[in-house]
Parts: sequence; C-alpha cells; structure tokens
Amino acid sequence: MKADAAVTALGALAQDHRLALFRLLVQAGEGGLAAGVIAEKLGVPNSSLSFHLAQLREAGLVLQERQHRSIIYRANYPAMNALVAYLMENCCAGAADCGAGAACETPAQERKSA
Amino acid sequence: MKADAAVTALGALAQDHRLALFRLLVQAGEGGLAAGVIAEKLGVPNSSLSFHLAQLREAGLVLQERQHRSIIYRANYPAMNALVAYLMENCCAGAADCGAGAACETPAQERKSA
DNA sequence: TCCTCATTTCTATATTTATCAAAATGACAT
DNA sequence: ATGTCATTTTGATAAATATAGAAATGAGGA
Repeated sequence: MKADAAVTALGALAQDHRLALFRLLVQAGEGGLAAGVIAEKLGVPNSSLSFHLAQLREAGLVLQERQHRSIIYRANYPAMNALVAYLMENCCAGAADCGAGAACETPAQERKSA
Repeated sequence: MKADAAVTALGALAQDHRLALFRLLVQAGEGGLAAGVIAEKLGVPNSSLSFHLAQLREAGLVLQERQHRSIIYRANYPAMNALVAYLMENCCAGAADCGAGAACETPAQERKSA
C-alpha cells in the first residue's frame, strides 16, 4: 500500500458519519446494505449519505453493486486489512519482544497468544 | 473506545506528514525520537512539525517526554491497537467464517492461522 | 411507453484544516 | 544570571471538506 492511498483511506474514515457507516458495513458482513437502509439507520439525508459513500468508495474501502432497484454497499475487507497492516508495518523495527509482547498487537492476536 | 475519539485519531493519521511521522515512531519502538530528529527526517519546518505532533498527541496516538533539552516522542501502541480493534469490532456480526477466513484478519493473524 | 422509486449530482454556504515565518517559551550549561 | 539551543505558540492566509435542498439520472414495474 502506498502512503497517499493510506492517507485517503484514513481521511475517509475520519468523519463521524462515515466511520459509523463503515463499521455498520463491517458488521453487516458480505451481504452488505442498501444505500437507503444506511441513510435511515444513520439519520442522514440521502444527498449527504451519497457524498459520504462516494468518499469511502473512492478510498477503496467499500464496494458497490446494483441489486434490483437498490444499490448495495459492502465493506472491502482486504482493503481494511491492508490499511491496518500499513499502519503497523515493521513495528518496533521487528524487535522480538514487539509482535509477541504488548506493543504491536491487535486484540484478536492477544487472544491467540494468551 | 468512543466514536469521536476514533474520529479524532483517524483524522490525526489522515495527513501525509502525520502518517509518515506516526509510522516512523511505530517503527522506532519504545525508545522514541526527538522532535528535531523527526523534523529533519521528514523535511518539514519545525513549526509545522510541532503542529502535527500536537494533533497526534491530542488524539492520544503519541506520548511525549522531556529528556535533557530534547522532547522525545513515541508511539502509543495501546491506543493504536484500540483504534484498530474499534474499526474491526464485531466484524461480520461474529460469523464463524469471518475471523478465521479472508475477511477480518490482519496479515499477522493470517500468518498464525495459515 | 410512462410512471415511480432509489440514488446521485448540482449548487451554494459554512466550517475545518494546513502552512510557515517570526516571536515567545523553557531548560540546561557556564 | 546570561546565553543558547530545542521546541512551541502566534498570526495571517490558503486550501480542503461538510452540509442539505432541489434537480437530474437511471433501472424496473405496470
């Protein structure tokens, strides 16, 4: 992942409606959600939501697909994982007590190594 | 972690100088780096760097500590981990084929489960 | 074809953010 | 105490981003 792609992705997430929206899609899973459903859940006007969805889509964090009359959005999990990996890349310069210790570890990893 | 803390943290990272700076500190490890050293490495004027360091500090992503004449900055690893965890929280609504599959997994996790 | 529904684009305004020179601060050494 | 070095604050300007109503698009159903 390149630096400016990461900046774009982080900027897309750095807004309350968009962060809530992205987490909603992350939790919704591969099935995704229709734009209208999201707008209703978040209490945001359609035009605003469309703007935010476009930001996330341009950042590569969500994917869209038409289904009948609705447009379904879903989280782009590989993009999310790549962003997190970029953030933690070469953590502690690869010191042994880093990945396995308290520093560069997600909660999921902690569970596994505990 | 609360939503607005996450937005603040993501916003702090959503800027090219700050992202480079944070990654520099993540890779530097617990020893950290002095403000002046960072400014030189990134080629940013001191006043600009100070602005960006303050953003990261207010977002809770970096910690500062005076050492002799310099001020040493280092990454706040638990804050970083909490942010990532918040992003991935309850991924795929906890479906069994999610955490262990292709979806909600960091590269580090992939290595372990492969 | 024509109508209707879901979503996006347009438009204009308000808010937030980035930049960096210059001045101010604050700690250490002598 | 005084000088000096490292860093932060100030201040003024430029640029990017958020908001939402109204109009436009575009796919399906009757």
